[in-house]
Amino acid sequence: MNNSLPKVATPVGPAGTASSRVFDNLRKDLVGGRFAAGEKLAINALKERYQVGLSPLREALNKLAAYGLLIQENQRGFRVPKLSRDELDDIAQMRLEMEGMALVRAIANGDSLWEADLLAAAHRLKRADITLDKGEEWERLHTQFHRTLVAPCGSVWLLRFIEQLHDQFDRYRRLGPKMPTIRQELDEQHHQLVELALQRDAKAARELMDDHIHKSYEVALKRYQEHA
Amino acid sequence: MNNSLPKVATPVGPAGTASSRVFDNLRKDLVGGRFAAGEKLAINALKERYQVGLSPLREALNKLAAYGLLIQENQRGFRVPKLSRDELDDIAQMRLEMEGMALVRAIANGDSLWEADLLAAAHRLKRADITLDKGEEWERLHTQFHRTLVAPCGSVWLLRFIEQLHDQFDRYRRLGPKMPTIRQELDEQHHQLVELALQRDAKAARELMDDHIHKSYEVALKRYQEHA
DNA sequence: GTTGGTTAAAAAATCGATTATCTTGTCTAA
DNA sequence: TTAGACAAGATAATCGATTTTTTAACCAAC
Repeated sequence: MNNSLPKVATPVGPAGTASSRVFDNLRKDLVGGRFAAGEKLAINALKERYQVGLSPLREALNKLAAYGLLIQENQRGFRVPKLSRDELDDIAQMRLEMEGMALVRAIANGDSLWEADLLAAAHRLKRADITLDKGEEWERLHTQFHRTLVAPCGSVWLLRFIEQLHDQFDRYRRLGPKMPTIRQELDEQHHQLVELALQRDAKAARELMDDHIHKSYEVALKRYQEHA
Repeated sequence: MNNSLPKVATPVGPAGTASSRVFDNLRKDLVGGRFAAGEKLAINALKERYQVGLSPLREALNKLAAYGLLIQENQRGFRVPKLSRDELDDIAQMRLEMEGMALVRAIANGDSLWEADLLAAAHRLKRADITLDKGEEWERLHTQFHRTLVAPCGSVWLLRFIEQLHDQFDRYRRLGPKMPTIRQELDEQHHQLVELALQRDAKAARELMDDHIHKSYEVALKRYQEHA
């Protein structure tokens, strides 16, 4: 019937442009703490590291600066933003407000497809937990879980801001090594959040979300303080 | 004493790099509706228009895309985001939540310097009102007034989000010609907001802010609907 | 020992040209 | 008539080299 199937657009394999590729990689590396806070980025070194030319690299850096993962200073390049207790507090506070709001709305709007996605996301996350594969893959699934949780909140802008705050928050959370005890507690909460969401108990869910963010904040704060 | 004063750094006259200059100009033009919604930007035309080379132009476009004033599609350039009723509703709703929150916090934190700034900003805005100079200058002062109002809210990220939402909102608000009647009412509210802020009446101020945003929303909506 | 000025090296920003990709119009074959 | 193939032109993305600005090092003068 079809020995060749040329209709398909493109498998979107290597993912678009050099600029978007280096943007994704740099973003991961910045959130994951692969660069020191306050560090000035040496553009030539980055060119090597990500194997791209100057133009796409600079375009990616500009985007990251607008996104808030880099500081751009006219005529003196790009640097990684410093970390500070005040900013961590700010970010955590904003997460409380915005994710709480988003969760309540998501519970009001989410359909049964959402319920299925949520269960799936939680399951995948638990799987990665058990496998003790707590590296990049766990991070990806964790992000995806929280994204799914608030996805049907109905506000594109709210989701956008939440994503941005997550990236910022994770710069602190991922400073140190894993903390198994508290980590397990947090993992528990993911499942409880799913349950409350399925029961459409917005009030309880929001309270749990507050607690979840607060516990995460304490982890992040401890790591920040121990960060030397 | 000083026939020449070479010590001063730079008067910051032409404002930094070509990239930052074109970013500022493009941002103004996008918020001011100088480009049609949905329009695909012809990069070569922009090069002419802003008198810059390709590299700084592309860097500015990339920043604006990350900021949300442009849509970037891999391999097919940049386009102006479409306008939609749903998005306008979203933006207005988010402004309600976030500026309300910010105002309450600003009233709790603001010091007497803030009070002075606020009075000054309101005065300058009224001046521009009276002069009937309701062009770019009025827009600038209006933005500045709202910025001042929430400035001491204590959250860098909240301020950042609010600014972004204002830019988005203004794309709708500035679609049509001025509407003197409602405009006067809105101008009134600016002064009432200052009064309530000085009295530290957070509750009343927030309610007024809600009303202010809601009235602005109705203006923006009408213009969007009449926009043909 | 600090201040001020000069210059060499480094880095950032920009330009001009090249390469890759998409778009459009035309043509052919079913 | 229409779907697909193809070619030509337009546009986007990228590269390599140049220009501009900052940074660092050095020296002189107070």
